[in-house]
Amino acid sequence: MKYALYLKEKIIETIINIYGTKPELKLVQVQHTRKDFTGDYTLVTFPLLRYSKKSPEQTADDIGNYLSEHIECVEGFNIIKGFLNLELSQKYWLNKLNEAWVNDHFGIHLPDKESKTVLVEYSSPNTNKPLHLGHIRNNLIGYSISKILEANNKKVIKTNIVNDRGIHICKSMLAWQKWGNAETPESTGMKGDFLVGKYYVKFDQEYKKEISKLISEGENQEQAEQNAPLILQAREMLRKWEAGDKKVVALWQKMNNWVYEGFDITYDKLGVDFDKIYYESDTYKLGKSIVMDGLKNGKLIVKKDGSIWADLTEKGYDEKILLRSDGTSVYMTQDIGTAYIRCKDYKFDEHIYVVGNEQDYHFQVLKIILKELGFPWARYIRHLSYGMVELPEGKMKSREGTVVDADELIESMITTARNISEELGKLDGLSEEQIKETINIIALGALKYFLLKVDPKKNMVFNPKESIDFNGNTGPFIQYTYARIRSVARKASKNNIEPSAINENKLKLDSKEIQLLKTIYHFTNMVIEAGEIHNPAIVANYVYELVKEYNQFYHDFNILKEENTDLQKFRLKLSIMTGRVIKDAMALLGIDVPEKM
RNA sequence: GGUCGCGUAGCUCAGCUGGAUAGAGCAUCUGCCUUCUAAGCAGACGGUCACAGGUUCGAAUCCUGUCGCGAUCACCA
Repeated sequence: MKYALYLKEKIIETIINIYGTKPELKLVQVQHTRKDFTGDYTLVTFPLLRYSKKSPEQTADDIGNYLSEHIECVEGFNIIKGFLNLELSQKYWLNKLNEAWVNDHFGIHLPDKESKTVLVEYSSPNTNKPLHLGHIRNNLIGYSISKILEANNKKVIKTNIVNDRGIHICKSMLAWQKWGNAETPESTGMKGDFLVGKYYVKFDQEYKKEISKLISEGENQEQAEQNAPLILQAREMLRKWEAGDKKVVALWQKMNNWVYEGFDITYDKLGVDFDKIYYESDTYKLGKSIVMDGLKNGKLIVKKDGSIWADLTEKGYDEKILLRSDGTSVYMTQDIGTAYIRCKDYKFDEHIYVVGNEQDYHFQVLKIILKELGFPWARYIRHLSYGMVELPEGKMKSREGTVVDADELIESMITTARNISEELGKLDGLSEEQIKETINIIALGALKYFLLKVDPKKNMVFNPKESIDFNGNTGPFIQYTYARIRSVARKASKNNIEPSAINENKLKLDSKEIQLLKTIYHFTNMVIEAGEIHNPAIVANYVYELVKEYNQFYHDFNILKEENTDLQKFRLKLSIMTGRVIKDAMALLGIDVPEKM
């Protein structure tokens, strides 16, 4: 653990002084004292016995005595089974609070000119259907990790590669042409992405009918799939598109624009945005030319049928196709082109791809191919791989209609938030506009927190009912705590109670107050850790911990009725500081907090 | 079959660069609203950390094997 660096240094000094040897850094293990023991930080003495040549208890006693004599903030210590629990002074923790109080960016380092540039790719939608629950997890992780990296003094560029071309796009175009009756978002009132998605589904249905028909006429499954008239027409459309056929391109543009309008609405509701959007239709040609260069330089191989491959068998991987025999490009090809142009555009120090774990292999191979092609920056590419979102009933399957659409989910969250809030009387006395704003914050907070509190790399189960349960480890619980803190602060301000000019010498703090101070202080370390391992769940679990501690504190003390004015002001100050940290931490998750609820 | 990932309370998840008695929430049960917001607080119940070995002062955490689940191994993206 990297907490209490100062203490660690002092302990090393101590060991040098009393045992005459400089200990190995990793053997000096300082960690938080567990809550059921007294003390603030704990030194594990077992690894140090090699220096002291004494029993664990005796070693702990030596070090404890030395520290409490020589270090001002160490007020006392206790020893349990070789664990040295150090007790820091109340003054130490009060100083930490005061430092944080005057620091407008406590725990957060905003980017400066020398900071490293990090590209965060997320969302990466296909333009043939609306966004679903899986995309929501992607978008939230991508946005949150961007905020966390910014808080760690990185210059972050949020990017989005839009997969706007390919056979799947042609399928919905073809179906719309055949059966669409000139429907538009305007004429139907449908969101553009839903309209296009409708025809993608239509294509699949009709295609399947054709396949069954061919099979009944004696073809086998594979032949039928290859020879169905619809798929042949779709391929022909793709060929025309690549050849620049004006009619096909115009249709493609029209339908893609419908989709973009739809996506913009969804992104807006989710509160995510991008600094730079890339389109596959712009980058795939670059990918092709890089592949051709690689072939010239002998880095790639060409097979009899004219297809081009990277041979990775010596590295323990397979061969990977990069250009089809008909010269058209594949997914990997455009990813090569996209990565290349991004490096040109931004000279990144790190490039994070937020993409599902079903593509783990793809990204391993992408890195290796880029390296083989002679791009040294390939090593800065990192795949932030996240697990699938499943439903309590099992996996989402588009064929079985169990896919949860992003927009529909958000709407149902908002409706439920309103119902529950009304039932609890939380909306009384608010205008319709205020109600809308509040339930929007609550609904989105519930959804976002639920999806972000789970370690990204793990598959997770999204239970719609549970996510809207406003009890326990949920977004609304945290938001509610924040709103209460704000309410206390408002009342205090009305009564002219200001959290200033506290005579701290007269204070006698409760252990719960110290505990809260400690947790607030560790905000900084938590932000760093979350940034290092690219994990928003660290932030979520931290806020929950903080909120639980605050709630206990809140129920134990009546801040505004406290007779000792120094204590009253201190508790108010502690509350307001807790609120600031909650708000900042929630902002790292992309979640708003309400002033009232 | 090869590769990668996962397996912790009835359910959903923390904890994992080895440290003390395994942590929450939900669900079930019991208390607490004349006190700053009860969307709350306090408590009870609930565990062979998948299984078996190994490494050592110490293993849920590291290593090996077994079992179970998932992903991937396309001229799809």
